[in-house]
Formats: sequence, C-alpha cells, structure tokens
Amino acid sequence: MTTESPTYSRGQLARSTGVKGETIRYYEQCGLLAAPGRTAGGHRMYTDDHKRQLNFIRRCRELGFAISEITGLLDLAQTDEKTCEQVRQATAAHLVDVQAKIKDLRAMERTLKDLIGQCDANSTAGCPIIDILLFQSH
Amino acid sequence: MTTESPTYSRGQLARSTGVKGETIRYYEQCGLLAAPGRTAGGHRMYTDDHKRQLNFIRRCRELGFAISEITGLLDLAQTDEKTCEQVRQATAAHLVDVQAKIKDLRAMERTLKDLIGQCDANSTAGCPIIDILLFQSH
DNA sequence: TATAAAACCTGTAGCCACTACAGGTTCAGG
DNA sequence: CCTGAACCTGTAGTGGCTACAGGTTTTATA
Repeated sequence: MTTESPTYSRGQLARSTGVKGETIRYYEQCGLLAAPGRTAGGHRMYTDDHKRQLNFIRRCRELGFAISEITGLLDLAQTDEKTCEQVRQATAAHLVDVQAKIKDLRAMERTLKDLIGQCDANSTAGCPIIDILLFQSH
Repeated sequence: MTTESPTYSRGQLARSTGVKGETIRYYEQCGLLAAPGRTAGGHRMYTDDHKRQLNFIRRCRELGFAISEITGLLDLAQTDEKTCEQVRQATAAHLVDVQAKIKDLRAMERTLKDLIGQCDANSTAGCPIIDILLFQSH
C-alpha cells in the first residue's frame, strides 16, 4: 500500500511556481534543478521535491543571487554540518554586492536629476544635458 | 599652412578616456562611435572629435544609458531643433528606470538583512535562511 | 639600419540568464 | 480515433562587453 506521490508536467510546474517552462528546462540544463523522471514518451515528470527546489531557486533569484551562488546554497542545504555559518556568509557577501549596486544607482539618480534640473532652468540655445555630457571636464 | 589636427592611436585614445581599447572597437562595430580614418598600414587614427564623442559615450554609460539610448542621444545632439525637450524626456525616462532598479534592490536588501538577522538569532539546529527559502509559503 | 617588442589588425567565441524559435513527438479531451 | 495543446531537442539571439588566436604594423632601442 505505497501512496504514489503526485507528479507534474513542466507546464503544471511552471504555473504552480511562476517560473517559465523554458526557464525550468534551462535550470535543469545548467545543473541547478535536479533532472526529473520521464514518462514512457519522454516527457518530464516533476515531484513535490522538484517544486520545493524550484521555489527555493525562484526566491533566491528574486533576491538577486547568481545561478552559481544558488548552486552553492543548494549544496550547503544538502550537507548538515557547519552549514548555517557558510550560508550566513554567502548571504552577507551578496548583501554587500546589492548595497554596492544601490550606491552606484543612487549616484546615477542624483546626476540624472541634476541634468534634468539644468534642463528645466534652461534659457539659452542648445541643450544643457548634451552640452554638459559633451564638454564637462571631469 | 594648414594646422594639422592631432591624431591618436586606439591605445592612446583608450588611455586618455578610460575606455578599454577592445571596447572602443566594439563601439565602432555597433555604430556608436564614428569610424576613424586609417594609416597606410590600416591602424585607426582618432581625432579630438572622436575623443569628445567617446567621452560623451563613457559618461552616458556611467549613467546607465543603454547603447541604443546613447545612439539616440547622439543623433539628437546632431540635430538642432526641438532637441532639448527630447533629450530631457529621454533622460527623465531613464531616471524612472534607474529609480525602479533602486526600488527592487532595496527590497532585496531588506529581505537579505532580515534573513541574516534570523540567522544571528538562531539557536535551533538547521539553518534558518535555508529553511525560510525552502519552506516559506508566499 | 636592423631587430625586437609592443601595439595594432580581423574575426570569432565566451560570459550571464534567459528567451525564442524550428521542426518534430506525445499526450489529453471529446 | 482524432485534433490540438503541450511537450521534446537543439540552436541562435539578447546586451555589453572581454578574451582569445594568428597575423601585420609601428615604434623604440642597439
């Protein structure tokens, strides 16, 4: 009396996780998502384990982790010792990256606002934005 | 008694603008930087005009404009009518993009900090980061 | 002036994380 | 049983470079 666990097609998995079907295939191809079993005809059959793993991957991607970083996290999730500290470090390192990107973008934002401000105050001929970008010295 | 304007090799242009030599070639290839004259032997000879144009391109890239957007800006810089308003609009549109990216990254930042905080407060077995990413319902 | 080294040339392939085909096969509903 | 949707594989394209390979030209030194 073995209870068969349910399986899902690629489309069903896509709908239930919000990850596009083609992307799921890509994740398998690059070794991120475990290869599922197949039907007699060759169609992929995913299990609840795949669903959990794919949701994990999706959440990590939403947090901006690279594929290679997620591979690392999944490997850590498999092992059971000293894992937590390593995961914490990987997450902290990623946080630093994210904060650096934010800093860069905020510098861009300030400059863009400045440029637009110059433009609004424009009374002369020509475009201050173009002029500044063409001729500024720095 | 024509005063010859100075010319620069690719490497000289690279050093004086901070844009890598290979990147300069790429910009020419994709139609962003005007093709320069050549020596008898086929080496590129850049002028001060190229230098100005490349500096403009570099500054736009530093502000996060896409190559296609810069092409548009350079086209606008060439024409002389109604240009300013179009440039202002392009810049404003880009600012919106940048602000959207900042918003996304800040959301990531908050979540990553939360996760790390969970980890710091961890007393149980297992890794809270992994657990949350694997099993959260949202 | 000869030569060696640096810089240049072209063209192509790789990076990341997908996305979008083409051309064929299998599955599910009626 | 048949149709049409969903699936299969493999490949090429995206953006903005970067990194070769394999050859030519220029430049600096002896």
